[in-house]
Amino acid sequence: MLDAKFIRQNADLVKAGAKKKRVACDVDGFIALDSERRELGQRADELRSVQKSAGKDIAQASNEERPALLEAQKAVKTELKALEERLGAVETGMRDLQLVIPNVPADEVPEGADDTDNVEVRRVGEAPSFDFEAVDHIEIANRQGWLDIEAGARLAGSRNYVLIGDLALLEGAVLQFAFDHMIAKGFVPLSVPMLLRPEPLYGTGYFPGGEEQTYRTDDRDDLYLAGTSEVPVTALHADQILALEDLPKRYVARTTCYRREAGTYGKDTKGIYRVHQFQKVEQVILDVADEANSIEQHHAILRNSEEVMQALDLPYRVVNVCGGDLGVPHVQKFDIETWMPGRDAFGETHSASRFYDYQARRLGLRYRDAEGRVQHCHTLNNTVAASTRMLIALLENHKWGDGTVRVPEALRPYVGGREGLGRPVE
RNA sequence: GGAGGCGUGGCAGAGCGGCCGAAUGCGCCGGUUUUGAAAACCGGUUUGGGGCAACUCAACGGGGGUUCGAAUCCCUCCGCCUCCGCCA
Repeated sequence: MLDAKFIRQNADLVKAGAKKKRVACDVDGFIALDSERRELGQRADELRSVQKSAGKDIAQASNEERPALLEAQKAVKTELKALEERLGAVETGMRDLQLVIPNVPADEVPEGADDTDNVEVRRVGEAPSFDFEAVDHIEIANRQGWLDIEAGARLAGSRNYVLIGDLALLEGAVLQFAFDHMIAKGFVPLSVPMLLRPEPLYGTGYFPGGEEQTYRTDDRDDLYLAGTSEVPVTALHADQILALEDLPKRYVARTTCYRREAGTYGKDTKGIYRVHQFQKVEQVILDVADEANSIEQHHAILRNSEEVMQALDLPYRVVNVCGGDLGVPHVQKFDIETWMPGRDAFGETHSASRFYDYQARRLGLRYRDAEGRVQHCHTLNNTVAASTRMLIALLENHKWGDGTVRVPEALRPYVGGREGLGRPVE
């Protein structure tokens, strides 16, 4: 969330940012509550001060004077209690409004309502041309007996799948390659829980708002299945004050991800493009509160993932995500969209996000700067590889006419040195 | 799942319902001393809100209650530890 003082002093900027993001929120209402809060707070402070010193007098008073003092204290107590009740209500109201006031998008974020307004930054690699029948990942996988979507549905409902044989192998290969790539860059590998308490989801900005997209256990546990390891990893140091020399924290996590995909009926129903469960390698950076540094880190995490795509010979483009397609906590986001011949289009495979201190403030994630002041960290994250969409891209871009699939050189060590997967068909 | 114990500042560890935002030790920062370092000695060292400031208020796992007054008493939730049971 944004700092209350910042909102107060930059109301127009905050409103313009919300408008650019197409987010409805009540900035004026928040500011009104904030000023009421300060007024009530000051009065309450005074009353408590009176109560405190009067209490000390009572302790030392003689038996004759004590009843009168007690009587006066009761009046203070009554007034204070009423005041605190109002203050509590005001603070709750503020909190509710503050949680949905979005972060201010960067000037470089394009205007626009949805993903069709995202702006292409660059294209890398050539879309392959085939001199044989163009088939999509479903067809390729089915010919090799690699994919069973019906079995996925029987086991777990729609948007589930079973990978079999070489495709299951390829999934492991691409994830391990991505993991190793980040570890070689000095990122610390993590294995983290994905069944989470609500706090990390609020802290990273998924809640409020994302509840419908998130699986929840029943009220015996009140835990949530996160859609990305960004949530537990960014929240790893919540409520801590890190030492300056511990920053930046650079983490890479490999986890399963769970998404309800509510409200997407009929969208991307074929194949494994939009599914409830997949595997993902994610990079997360926690660093000092310095905008220029954050921008630099943003480019670095984008570059890390582009290196993976280039090593896998996959054609992609980078888009600058427009205001209307940005999330509440984001300052700016670059997506990598990978060419998917079966869709005859680019499909989103990566999201590189920069938040400044928006998540850190919600999380209580802080550090002590060189002057000894406590500051909120800046946070960033990017996908390194998400299993299902990478598999689509690998199958569809690297297919051969005989039904087999080429393994890019970088992945060969992970599949026992093989250059191709599957056996020739027809 | 059953029984019991415990949650205090970076760590360890005191704390009678008012004199406790909190003893003491360690650590850390600054100073004295020293050629330099160590040791010793002196001083400083939680976080958050409000205020230009002096300053003030809040917080002793979270929430609620009792009381004129709660770190201290009661309830509840969360977490940790020990023992028993069950299980990957």
